Amino acid sequence: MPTERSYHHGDLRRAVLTAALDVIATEGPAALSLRDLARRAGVSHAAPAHHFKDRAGLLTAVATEGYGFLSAALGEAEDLRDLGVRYVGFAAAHPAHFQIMFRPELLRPDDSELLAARQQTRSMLRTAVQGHGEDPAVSFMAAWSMAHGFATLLLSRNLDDLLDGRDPEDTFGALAGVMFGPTGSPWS
Amino acid sequence: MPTERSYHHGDLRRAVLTAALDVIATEGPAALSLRDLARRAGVSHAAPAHHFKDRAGLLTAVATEGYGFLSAALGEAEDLRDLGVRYVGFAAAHPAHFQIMFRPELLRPDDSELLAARQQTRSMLRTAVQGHGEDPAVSFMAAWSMAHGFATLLLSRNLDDLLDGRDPEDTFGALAGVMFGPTGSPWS
DNA sequence: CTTTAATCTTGTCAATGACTAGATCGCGCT
DNA sequence: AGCGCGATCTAGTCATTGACAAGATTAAAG
Repeated sequence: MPTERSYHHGDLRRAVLTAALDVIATEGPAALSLRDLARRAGVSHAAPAHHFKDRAGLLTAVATEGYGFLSAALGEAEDLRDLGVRYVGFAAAHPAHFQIMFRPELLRPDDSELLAARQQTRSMLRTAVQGHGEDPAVSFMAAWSMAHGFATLLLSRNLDDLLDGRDPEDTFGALAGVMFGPTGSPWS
Repeated sequence: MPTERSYHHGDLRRAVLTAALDVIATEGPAALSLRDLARRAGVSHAAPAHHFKDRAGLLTAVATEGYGFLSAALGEAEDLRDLGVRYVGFAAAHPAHFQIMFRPELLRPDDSELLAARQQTRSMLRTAVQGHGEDPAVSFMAAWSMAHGFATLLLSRNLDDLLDGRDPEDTFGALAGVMFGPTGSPWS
C-alpha cells in the first residue's frame, strides 16, 4: 500500500495527532516519541515539528482538543448526575485526551487556545452545579472531585476488580445517585 | 564542599531516591533523568543502575515507599471522614509519591514488594469503609473517588482559585462532611 | 590476611528532541 | 497561463539520555 502522496502528506497534523492519541492511550505519554510518530505517518523525523513546534506543542494540541470534546459532551447533560456520567464517559472514550489535560507540566502553560478551551469547560461545570448545595465552591469541588476521581481511578485500572465487569458509566450513575440522589443531602 | 567520601557513597540508594522525589515533585516524572540524579549525588552516570536496575525500577521503589507512607497515615484515622482527610494530606505532603503510585505504565507491574504494599493499603481502605452504605463496593468506590479526585485536582493545580488560600485538608474535611456527614445519606 | 561480593567507574551504542539549512510544492495574483 | 511566495517537508547535525558490558575499588565475612 504505497500511500506515497509524494512530497506533501495532505493532513500530517491530524495523522500525527491521531497516532499520538493511540500511543498515549496504550503506553502512556512517556512512551511518546516524535520521531516514531513521524515514522508512522511516513514522513521525515522533523516534519511534525512544523505543525507542533515541539513535544509540548503536540501535547498542548491534544489537551485543547480534549477540552473541546469534553465541553461538547457536557453541553448535552440533563441534570447533575448526567453531567457526572458524561464526564466519566468522556474519560473512558478519550483516555489519551483526558490524561494529558490534567498533566500541566507537559503543556505550554500560556497557550491561548488551551486556556480558552479549558475556561470554556470550567464555566460549563460551574453553571451546571449552580444552585446545588449551600456553598457553591464547595459543591463544585465535591461534584468535580467525585467524577474526576472515579475517572482517574478507572483509567489507572484501579477499579477493575471493584467494577467486576459492570459498565463504568452505569456504575458511576448509581454511585452518584447514592450521594447526589433525590433523598437527603443538599443535592437535588 | 567536597563530599568526596571516596569510592563508595555510603547511602546512594537513599540519595538518588530523595533527589528523584525532588525532581518529580517540581517538574514531574517526565523530567526525571537517571544521569542527572547521578550527577546530583556526585557519582558516575551508571551508579544508580546498580541499586534500581533501570528507570522503572527506581519509580517502582518510589511507589512502594509511597504505599508504605500512605498505609501508615491511614492507620491512625479515627473515622471515615478523617480517613479521607489523611488521604488528601498524604497527597499534599508527598506529591511525588502520590503521582507515581497511580501511573502503572511507569512501574514494574509484577514487582512483589510493590504489589504487597499496594495490597496492604487497599485492604486498609476497604475495612475502613466497611459498614457504611448498602453496597460495600459502591461505597468504597464513592469514598475513594471523592478523596482521590480531590487529591488529584489539588496536585494538578486545578483547585487553586476555588480554594483561594484555604487549607486543602480542612476544605476536604468540610466537603466530605457535606456528603458523608451525620445527616442524611447512608454515610454515618 | 585473604577471599568474595557489593559498590562504583569508564566506555560504548542506539535512540531521541531540538535546531538549521535547504528542497519541493501548492496556491493566489496578475 | 505562468510566476512567485509561503507553507510544507527533507536532510544533516549536536547534545543528552537509557541501557549495557567490563573492569576497578572497597567493605566485610571468614
